[in-house]
Amino acid sequence: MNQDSPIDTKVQSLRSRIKKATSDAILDAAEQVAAEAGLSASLVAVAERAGVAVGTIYNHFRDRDELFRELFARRRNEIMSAVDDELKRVAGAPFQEQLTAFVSVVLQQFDHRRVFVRIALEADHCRIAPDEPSRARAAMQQVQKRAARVIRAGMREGALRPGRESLYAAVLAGALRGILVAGIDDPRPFVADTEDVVRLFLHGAGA
Amino acid sequence: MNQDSPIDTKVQSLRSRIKKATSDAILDAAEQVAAEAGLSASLVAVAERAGVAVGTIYNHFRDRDELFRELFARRRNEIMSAVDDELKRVAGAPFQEQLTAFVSVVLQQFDHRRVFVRIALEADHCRIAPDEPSRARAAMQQVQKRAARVIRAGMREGALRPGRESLYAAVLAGALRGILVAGIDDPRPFVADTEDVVRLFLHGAGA
Amino acid sequence: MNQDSPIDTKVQSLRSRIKKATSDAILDAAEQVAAEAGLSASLVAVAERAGVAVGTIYNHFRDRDELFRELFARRRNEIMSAVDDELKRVAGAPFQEQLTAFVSVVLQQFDHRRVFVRIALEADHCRIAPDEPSRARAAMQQVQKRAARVIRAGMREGALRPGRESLYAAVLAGALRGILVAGIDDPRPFVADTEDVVRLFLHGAGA
Amino acid sequence: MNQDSPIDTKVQSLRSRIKKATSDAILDAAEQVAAEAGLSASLVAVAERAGVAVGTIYNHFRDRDELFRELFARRRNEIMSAVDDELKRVAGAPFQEQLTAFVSVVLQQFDHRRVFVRIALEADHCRIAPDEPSRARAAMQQVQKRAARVIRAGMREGALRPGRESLYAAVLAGALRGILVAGIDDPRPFVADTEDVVRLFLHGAGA
DNA sequence: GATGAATGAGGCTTCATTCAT
DNA sequence: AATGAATGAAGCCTCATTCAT
Repeated sequence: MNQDSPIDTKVQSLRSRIKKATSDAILDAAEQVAAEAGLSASLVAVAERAGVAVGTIYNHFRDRDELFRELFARRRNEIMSAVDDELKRVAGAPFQEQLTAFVSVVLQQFDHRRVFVRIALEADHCRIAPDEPSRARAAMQQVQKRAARVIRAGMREGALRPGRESLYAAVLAGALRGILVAGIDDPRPFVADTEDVVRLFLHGAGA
Repeated sequence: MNQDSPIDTKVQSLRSRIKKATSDAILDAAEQVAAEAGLSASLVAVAERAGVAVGTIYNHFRDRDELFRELFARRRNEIMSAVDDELKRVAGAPFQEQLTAFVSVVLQQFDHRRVFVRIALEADHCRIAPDEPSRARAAMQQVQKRAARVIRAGMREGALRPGRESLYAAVLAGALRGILVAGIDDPRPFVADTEDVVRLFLHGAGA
Repeated sequence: MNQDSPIDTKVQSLRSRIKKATSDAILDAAEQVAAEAGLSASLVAVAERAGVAVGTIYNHFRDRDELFRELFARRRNEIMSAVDDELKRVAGAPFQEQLTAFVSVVLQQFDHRRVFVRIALEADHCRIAPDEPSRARAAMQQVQKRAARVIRAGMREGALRPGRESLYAAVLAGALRGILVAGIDDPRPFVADTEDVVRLFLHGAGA
Repeated sequence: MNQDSPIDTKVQSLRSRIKKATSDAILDAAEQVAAEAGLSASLVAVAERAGVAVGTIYNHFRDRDELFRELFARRRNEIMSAVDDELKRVAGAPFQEQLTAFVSVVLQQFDHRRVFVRIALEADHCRIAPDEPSRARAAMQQVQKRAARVIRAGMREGALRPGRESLYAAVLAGALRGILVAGIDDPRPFVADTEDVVRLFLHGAGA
């Protein structure tokens, strides 16, 4: 029939909007359930939380693995877009401003996505499918990439002592992760630690 | 029925030595399998690796949970004893020496126990039983406790700028963990990073 | 999502009718298998007899225990309803008529439910779970309760010699049970013994 | 060698006395454990209670089934010997005396062997091996046989109204069993009910 | 004969996935 | 496209039985 007629297009788009809504609901449910019960949360639990039947999940995702892969990809993108936008905003700025912006936006995202980061911590090292290389969906590792980029800039600018960039990045990302782990069950906002982290990273803890 | 006759004693001790060997073999197998397949590794896989029947595992551990709990307790003790011994050795020394000793011994242990730390990373956040608070067996969290102790000493000594001790500990432990994560698949020894980490922590990365 | 639309309702009820049919099939299978192999019959055997997969049982009953509990509850209710209806029918009648009605309806139910009573005999004293007080699901014990009620009426009416009501009930119920045990493998109907039992109970066996 | 020399004989008999002592200990343990945990009690539990190793059980009994079969045979014999002795003692006496003696000795045995009768109740209908006809070891059924014998005597003597002897026996044995079931958890001695049972059986409960 | 660790069959249960409606 | 019951593979655990010491 007239696949391009306005009506069909509208219907199509209505359908696809409904479809999108359902799969969003499933992803949200998966996020919540996994945050509570861990990554081994069952699909029945996800379906219940989403208010759909189990079979419906399979109309939107090939299998369990794809569902979680998609969940991670989506949230990771949301977080990383925010980080990348901020990094772009301060692209030309002096290093300390870039660093502060980076730390700040990452901690903000941690605050903003507490439910997800709880899972992300687990996913950093747990495998969903037992034979997969696990790291695939690691969200935290993306943070380290951005850290490396910022640090590279700092080195080029001469704002950082020369040294192995990868070590610096590991330490910075590790520190952020350490703060995340230490405070995940504490309602205090992570972003409040921004200045301390920046100061620690730049000047150390020494008197 | 003469349990104390020399023969029986010898038999007893032979048997118990064999028994110990078996349960060690099972623990080692569990460690290897979990390092490869994650904490959800099946007991069948563990038994196969250990070269015993599945039922044999139950002659040595009440259930799956006890097996892993025991594995963690044992390895954690080995690691933490080494750390504590080293901390005791440098107890009265100036802060920087204590800090260096701490970082060094931790990274040494990471090198020494690569198979285990791979699991420990996972155990920090994964739940074995879906309803348990997970953290229970976290080995990495013990490291942070020691870090906090060292830092407290440094603050008392005035070697560290005043600040939230827990934040400093989170950052230091996080940094160590970051190095661990970044290098777990790289044969380069962690301990080589000792000086860099200490310098970074004390004086920061700033030029 | 229109759960109340006619179609959905029809689908719902069709599904639920099928579901009921399946769970009835499982209960019937459990009854037969238990009658043959005892209460420790395996779920594999039950599933096979019911013509379903083992997993299907778990779509209908939380676990093995609930399946058997439900089986007992259902059959016991069927039997006890019949007994209670009959007792209600003869509520005001003279004692001998009540007694006869009671014995008769119990023996009729024994005839009617041969498969089940075979299990009930076992359940009187076997434990399904090793730590449970067993009696929980005893169907035969319900018979004794009714016997006690009838006997109490007979005493009030003066139709029975005074004596320990509980002893009388134990003897009457025991006699019924004795008949059941003696004849369970004999096709002769139990109900044919009604008059003999009543006479024996009322006037004894003495010449 | 000299298998018949006095020394060897004495050694033999010493050995066989020890062996007997061990298997008695095992049987006693099996009785106690089964009374507590049911007929599905595990051999490990039996061995523990008996203070021997599991393997030892297999030096005395072919397998689990033989152990329990032997336990039942032995206790049943003890009980039935007592009953038979008593019946022999009153062989020529008038029927009522025989009946009273029978009921009395059975109830006495119930009192005497509370641990065992608890199992016997279960064994009446439970199968140890799932494919066996169960009744094999029924102790209670032996009681019914004796009851039938007594009743036959009563009929020959004319002390009982003519009727189906098997029905009378079923009712008498059932009544005894009913008393057993009703009082198994009550410390009151069963034998105290002797007169009531005899009176009920002979003259009924009617006013 | 006694010992008790090892064995492995067999039971229960969970859950991702399929498919008829 | 949604539904949810059915499926069966796979996991955990128990326990009777064996066997080397």
